[in-house]
Amino acid sequence: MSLRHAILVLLQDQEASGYDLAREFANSIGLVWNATHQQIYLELGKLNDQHMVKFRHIPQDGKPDKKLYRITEEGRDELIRWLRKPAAPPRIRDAFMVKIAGGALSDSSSILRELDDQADLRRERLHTFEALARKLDEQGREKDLFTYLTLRRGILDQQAWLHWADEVKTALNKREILSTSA
Amino acid sequence: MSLRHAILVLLQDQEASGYDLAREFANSIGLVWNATHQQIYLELGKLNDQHMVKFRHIPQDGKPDKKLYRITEEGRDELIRWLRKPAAPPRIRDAFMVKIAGGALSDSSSILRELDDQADLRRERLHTFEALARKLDEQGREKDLFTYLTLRRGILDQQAWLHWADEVKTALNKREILSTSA
DNA sequence: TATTGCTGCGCAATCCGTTGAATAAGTAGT
DNA sequence: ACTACTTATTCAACGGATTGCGCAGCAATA
Repeated sequence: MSLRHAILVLLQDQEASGYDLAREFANSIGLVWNATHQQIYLELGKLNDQHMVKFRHIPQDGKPDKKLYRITEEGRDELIRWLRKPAAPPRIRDAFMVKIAGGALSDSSSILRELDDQADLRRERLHTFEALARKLDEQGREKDLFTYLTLRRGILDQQAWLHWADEVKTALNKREILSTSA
Repeated sequence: MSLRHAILVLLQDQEASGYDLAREFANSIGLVWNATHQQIYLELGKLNDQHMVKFRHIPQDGKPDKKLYRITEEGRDELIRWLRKPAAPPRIRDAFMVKIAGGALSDSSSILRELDDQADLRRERLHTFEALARKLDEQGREKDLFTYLTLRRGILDQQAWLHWADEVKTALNKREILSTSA
């Protein structure tokens, strides 16, 4: 139940529209919490009803009108209250890992194929995270420290995943050789 | 959407009751996919309606009666079909990380306190996973390979997390020194 | 010119998941 | 004797999340 808090965190720094937030959820914060635009618009509506955020209507020409949201005092209080109490441990739901656990049913080749696809994705992510981290590091702005630490988490995560993938590959190749030579 | 498949994976090896499955979700598979007993019972009901599993009623004395579920042909087909198509990337929802991202609002000490709590949890998990992995390695049964690989994933994950936690600690300590000396 | 893609907001139906509780009987500990 | 835990299943209520759809206009590309 902390999509609301993720939104409040983002609104802390700048005023933003639902669309802006959706983009950030697809990138920066998406590393840690993801959400679709429908959820975000819905949650913004609720937050507004509860006076945690307020908005001003911006007519635009060429583009559709937009609503720029900003956090209120009440919103900031709520956020601080939330930050103080311990977070619930994240629940894990990794479909690919379920496949691995049930891997005895699949043939090695199809597992390896999907493993490679996933590895490509992870490698890509790793590079974008590293590039962003390097940029932040060069700028050396103190207030970016937490963004940097979040990125480091993502980087270490991808690296660990890729390392694991190598282990899987060597293990399955060994198995393959044993079974074909038998 | 793949709680059903996680259940089918478990039912592959042995006939089990909802209660048995719930225990396994709390341990082995819980590493990868977690679910409460309510969800499991509900899903077993649906799977039964769709003829993916069937059960026999076991009256017991001393204990409540139970239903022992087993996978059907249709269930196995469904599982294989699912294994063949690529898994959706896991959605990430880590409340603690949202806190880190919004960390500029908190004071370092409260972050460090929660970090330590989380680290304890991770270290504990790491040890149980390592112990299980060692056991499997000693037995060296070929059919346990995938359970072993799943455990390895968990181990590398915890290690990466703990490594990250160290980075956070040193970064926040540096910051603390700078701000108090200023 | 037709199609795709981006900016921007929203609704409705449905499904998934969590919380909380009820029932029922045995066993183990204080 | 009382409490707490384990085995075993199920229901009800609510809220969160996903999927699919719709509107609207501009810009750029094929």
